[in-house]
Amino acid sequence: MGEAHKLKRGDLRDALVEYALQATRDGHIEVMSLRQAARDLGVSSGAVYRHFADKDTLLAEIVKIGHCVLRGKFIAIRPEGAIAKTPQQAIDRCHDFVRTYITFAYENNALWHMMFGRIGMICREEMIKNPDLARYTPFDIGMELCRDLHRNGLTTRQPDVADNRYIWSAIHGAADLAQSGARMDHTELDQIITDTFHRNMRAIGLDLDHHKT
Amino acid sequence: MGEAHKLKRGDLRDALVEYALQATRDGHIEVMSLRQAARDLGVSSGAVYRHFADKDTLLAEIVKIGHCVLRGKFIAIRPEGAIAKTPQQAIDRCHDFVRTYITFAYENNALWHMMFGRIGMICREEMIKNPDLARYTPFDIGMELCRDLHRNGLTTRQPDVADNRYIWSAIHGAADLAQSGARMDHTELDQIITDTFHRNMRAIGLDLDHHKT
DNA sequence: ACCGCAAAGTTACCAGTGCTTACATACAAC
DNA sequence: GTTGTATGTAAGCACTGGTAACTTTGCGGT
Repeated sequence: MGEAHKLKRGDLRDALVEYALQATRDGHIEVMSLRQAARDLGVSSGAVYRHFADKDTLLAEIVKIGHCVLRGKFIAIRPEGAIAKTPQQAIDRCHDFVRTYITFAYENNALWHMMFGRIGMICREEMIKNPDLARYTPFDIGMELCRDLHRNGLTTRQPDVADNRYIWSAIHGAADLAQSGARMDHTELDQIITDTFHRNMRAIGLDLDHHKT
Repeated sequence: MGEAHKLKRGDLRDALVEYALQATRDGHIEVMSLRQAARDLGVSSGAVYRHFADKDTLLAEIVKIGHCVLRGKFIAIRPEGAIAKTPQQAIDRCHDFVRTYITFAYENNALWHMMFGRIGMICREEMIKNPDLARYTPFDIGMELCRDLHRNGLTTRQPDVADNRYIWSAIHGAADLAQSGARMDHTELDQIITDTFHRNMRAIGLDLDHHKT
């Protein structure tokens, strides 16, 4: 609880973010108080407001980090401009995408709720204003993954945003249910991931029974 | 704000629920305080705890009502045992189901978040224990709607729970995005509803281009 | 080396919250 | 009527988010 090494002047902001991230990992972010955080960090309660206008601003920071982390995972799967070189790679990346999304929701329950809840709305606006984040969004990446399938001759039709929106919904819904529904073990989770993936492929006209996955 | 007619002894519980429901409709449920509620209802703050163990219990009540209302809409669409009599009716009901779910999320933003957020978990357990609510759940209704399609000769394959889970995810995801994403008008909403519906039908092997909707 | 000054942190305070406890009251059953 | 339970009250506790006025710290310019 009590942070051992007293932190140097000016390090409070980062320490607060790290504290909140830990609270998120521990699942009690929703009941975290700024005063307790200040106490644990060995600092007065007023000091917090030198770095964050209010509590929501700190929480928004956490949500933003969450989105960035997830986005980073997606970019690792399909870097910008890195068109899939083989049909198998295109397919594997789609599978990875689904796995990453659903697993993230499953493993970061509390953060997930914040990202798509009230706090999430706060950052949405400022995220689309950030030119670094506005380009090549997770939604864009999903779009590119669909196009990669077509580029590799796996689908006959050019995918459009309605295609992407639908399979995105299926993934998002599966992620939300995997995390909010009755507790499930990893094998069941894996099954949902693979099933969602296969059906999404079929939804854009790619029957994977003809390929190996 | 201030409730005009003083409420009779014993009416506080219902008044509190109604107050919270109104706060939900007005979208400020997340910042509602029990003390303010008591003040507005012309009652002392301690009285609240004669009827609800704590704040979460009251909120859980609201969430439960939300689930019941939504469930009621679903049952109205497909009453228990009421197998669709014609292929067209089976299809229409599926469309109604999707429309109801997504519209509900869109119109009840705050309630939606509560239903699938922290508070939602609290009632989940007690809802599955209630024998009235445990039977013929919304998920079951979705399942029956799929079976109705098959019963009316619209699909060749008997639907299973994996089918239902997938289309459920697609609906749930679309609902969540329709409500959490950038604001959209009713025509755009309608488009998402119809698109989700059509693609779900196709996902279980029913191409609606061969029927009129 | 000194000064100035802005950033960072402190103390003290306000208003408000959830919740508990001890007490007062209404009301129905006996 | 008396009694007992359900209901409501008053006062208080521990805590919260947030603000304002105050010190301290440490860095850049002369």
